[in-house]
Amino acid sequence: MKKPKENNGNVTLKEVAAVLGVSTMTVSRAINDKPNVDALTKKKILDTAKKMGYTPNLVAKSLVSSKTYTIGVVIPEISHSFFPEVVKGIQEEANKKNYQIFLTNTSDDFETEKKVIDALRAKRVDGILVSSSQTKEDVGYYQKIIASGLPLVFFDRCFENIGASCIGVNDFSASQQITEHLINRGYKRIGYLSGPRKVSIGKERFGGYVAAMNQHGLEIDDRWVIENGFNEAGGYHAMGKLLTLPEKARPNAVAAVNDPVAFGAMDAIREAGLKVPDDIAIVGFTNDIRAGLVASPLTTVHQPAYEVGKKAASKLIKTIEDRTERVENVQLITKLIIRKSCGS
Amino acid sequence: MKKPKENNGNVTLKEVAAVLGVSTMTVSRAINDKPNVDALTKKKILDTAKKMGYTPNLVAKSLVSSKTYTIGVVIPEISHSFFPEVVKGIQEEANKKNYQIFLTNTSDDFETEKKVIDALRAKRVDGILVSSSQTKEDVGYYQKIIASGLPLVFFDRCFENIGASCIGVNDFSASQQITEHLINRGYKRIGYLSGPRKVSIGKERFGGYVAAMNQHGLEIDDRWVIENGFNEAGGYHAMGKLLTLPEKARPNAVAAVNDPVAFGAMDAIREAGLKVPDDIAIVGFTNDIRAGLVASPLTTVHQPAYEVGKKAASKLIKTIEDRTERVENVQLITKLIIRKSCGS
DNA sequence: TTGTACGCGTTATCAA
DNA sequence: TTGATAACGCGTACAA
Repeated sequence: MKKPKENNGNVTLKEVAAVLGVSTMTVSRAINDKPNVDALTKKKILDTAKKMGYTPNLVAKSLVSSKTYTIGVVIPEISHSFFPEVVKGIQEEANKKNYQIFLTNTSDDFETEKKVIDALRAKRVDGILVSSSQTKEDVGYYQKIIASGLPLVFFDRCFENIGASCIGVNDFSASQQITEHLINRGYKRIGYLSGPRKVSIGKERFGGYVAAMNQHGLEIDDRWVIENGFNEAGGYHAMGKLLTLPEKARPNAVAAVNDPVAFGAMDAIREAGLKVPDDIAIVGFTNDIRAGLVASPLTTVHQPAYEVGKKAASKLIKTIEDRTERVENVQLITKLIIRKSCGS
Repeated sequence: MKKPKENNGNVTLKEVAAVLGVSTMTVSRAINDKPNVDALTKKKILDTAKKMGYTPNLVAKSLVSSKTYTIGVVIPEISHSFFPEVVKGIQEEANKKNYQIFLTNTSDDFETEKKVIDALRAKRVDGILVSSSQTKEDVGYYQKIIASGLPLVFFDRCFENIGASCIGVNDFSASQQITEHLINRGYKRIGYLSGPRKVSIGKERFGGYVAAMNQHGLEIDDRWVIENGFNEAGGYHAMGKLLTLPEKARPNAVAAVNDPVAFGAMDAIREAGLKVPDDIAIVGFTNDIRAGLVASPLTTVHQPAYEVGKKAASKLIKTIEDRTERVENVQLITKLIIRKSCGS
């Protein structure tokens, strides 16, 4: 009974209508469960629609309604275990509200980031969720997007005060807390392996470290703070640089901007023939899936990744469906996880 | 100069045309770089289009062309470290060819799987990439999809011989090889922690284990093969069941269908006060990011996840763009990774 | 080189 | 309760 159709084999309202000798509008009404359609004709329509394998064409619907029920998700590195959890949270929240997500990975490259966002806009996503790889200097790009009216919510790596909501964690105070933990354990010579400080988490976490050091009257030697990427390679190189210092000029503890950086640093320490925490203590930030498993289990800050994703998606969808939804910065609560790498 | 527009602030061809007093077709031609348009008018058009912030509406384009440059990706569990790598491979291949991906996570639930695929079809994706959670019994669902003409490529967890290509690894021979490794190390009482055997990887990997045992004339006690889920909980319960056997009726080595199952089993072993590999040796499959880090580093099979994703996306796009592309089963090559958990 | 008419699949609106 | 018409934004096919 199946005839070959031109349109990829997809049945249209018109075709269903033709079979029953009614108008497409009647079919449309029946299928969308509108009130004003006769019970019997409705039944007939639903039956034959099903029989013919009709599925509504959401592309056409979107063209009419200017609504795609689609959101774009832009993340820097899906291999970093924090992000799959976030994506899972976004996913579940979005699906519950009948949205689909376009996932794009930028490999921490801002040019790619701009390109994919332009592609998402062309596809007329209803809004975008962004964890940016970018430095503050190019905040103009996002200002333009926000000005254009496209709903945008940042998560994890945010630009604040430019008119978009931000869902993150208490980076500053958590970083302060974990640094204090090192101080309380007796360390005074504490270095910092920083990520790009133009990105919110880079800046905030570094700020927390500085605050803790200042508060306890501890000096920060300029050479103890090294800025590099957010990944293993970044941590490896940063620690390598630290290790070029003569032993007595070196810190005997370091805080890392995140766990991957801490793992990279641990590799560098091991390769230098040194031990964690005996020679150098180290703490991270994230609670990566590997944090408790490495040779010297990593003291770190647990981030509620799944909840960040859920909250970010929920906030974005609210913003999409009610443009008067207010802009806010949400800081979810982290938890200090003490393991062996800080000498506990 | 910006007037509020009705359509979410998106500029249309018509609006650009109106500003310059030309027809929409001329604007369309200029923007799509068609040959037949005067150089000067073209320049003017491009300038004002840019000034007005014109972006082509891909929704409208898709309606005309029946092509969305979008593919749906269906995975069972994004938290399992194998999948983010696969997604990364899919992502990069797809973006290179100008496709976007809809990512959906089914949490290993077949009802969810069907629901999201229906949603993807309604959005008129050009094709779908599926790693199924489903058992062979409901192969009919996929047969219908394939019959409908929607391009479909399976990866990792496949249904074979139903008309869709499948990108996986040499599950059978790799499982046989790792089981033989246990045998060569002197183990004779080897159990198997299986996943659902209706899924291709469940069946193939189990088959490899059986083949290795048979080949070496080793007996498989029925009670040594436990079927459960593909995750930590599944492995934990399966091993728990094995441990209820009296010690001398118990295997002293087990092969797990994948690494998460092996990790769960290790937890159960530890909780029973036993040691890996001294009391029970264990091997996995996947080379999860944690495999080398756990207390007793896991001997396992490395799967080229990124390449699986890349190849799957490439095959799907080829199938989309040339419907005569032939159906094929691709088996990428794995590598045995020997660590301590098998007593090496 | 440029413009007009029409259709993609759907729904809002108004008329019957 | 039902149907005809127009519109969403764009591109093909044809005419000017």
